[in-house]
Amino acid sequence: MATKRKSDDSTASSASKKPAPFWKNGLKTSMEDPELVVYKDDKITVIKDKYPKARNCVYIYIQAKYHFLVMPKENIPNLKSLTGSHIDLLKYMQRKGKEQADSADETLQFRLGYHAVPSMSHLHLHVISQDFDSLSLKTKKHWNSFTTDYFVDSEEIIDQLEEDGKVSLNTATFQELLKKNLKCHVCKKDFSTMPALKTHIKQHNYRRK
DNA sequence: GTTCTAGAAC
DNA sequence: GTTCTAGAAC
Repeated sequence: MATKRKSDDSTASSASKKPAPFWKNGLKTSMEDPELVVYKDDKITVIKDKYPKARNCVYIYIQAKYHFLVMPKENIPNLKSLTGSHIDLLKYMQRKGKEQADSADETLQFRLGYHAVPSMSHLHLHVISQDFDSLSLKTKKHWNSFTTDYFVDSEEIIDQLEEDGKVSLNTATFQELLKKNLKCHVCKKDFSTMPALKTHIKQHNYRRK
């Protein structure tokens, strides 16, 4: 007997429809949150990542760690939606992202790039300091999404658009990258657990050369 | 994206 | 016994 869960009320229009996960649109909400917004103009909004994978706070004796997201005002769901017409916008996002990094700490190493297969809807450029010293960075997926080729540099996306007029990424290939063994992004040493890796990476220096 | 937690790994 | 990972979430 097909025992389907009884729907509570008449509000559900169709039982076969997917519920469309509410959290996917979290970035649109964050763009309106004054606690998170650090910059805004007619083209873009820059916010602090709500769960920064590098620290956003300044600690005494410890260099500051940062994780920002640059998002276009225009509704662009993901990298696949991009065309040649977006090149100027992406260059602008990258320039403003760099400005944000410099104003946060111009002595600290940053990378600017996109997740090949992001969880959240709405195009967002990660601007993240390379210390990765954060309580919110907990899982292998977190780690590999920022330290393997899953993290695609902003320049590379812009190059692809200029050459092909589109961004082509093989989703299945990138999903595999998230399962790779843990490896220090600086000295390439292997680690068997996240806590061991997180202790290790504190020993490296993340100042710009 | 996060939270929660069963059970694997140690 | 504790630490840690990985999969479900209606």
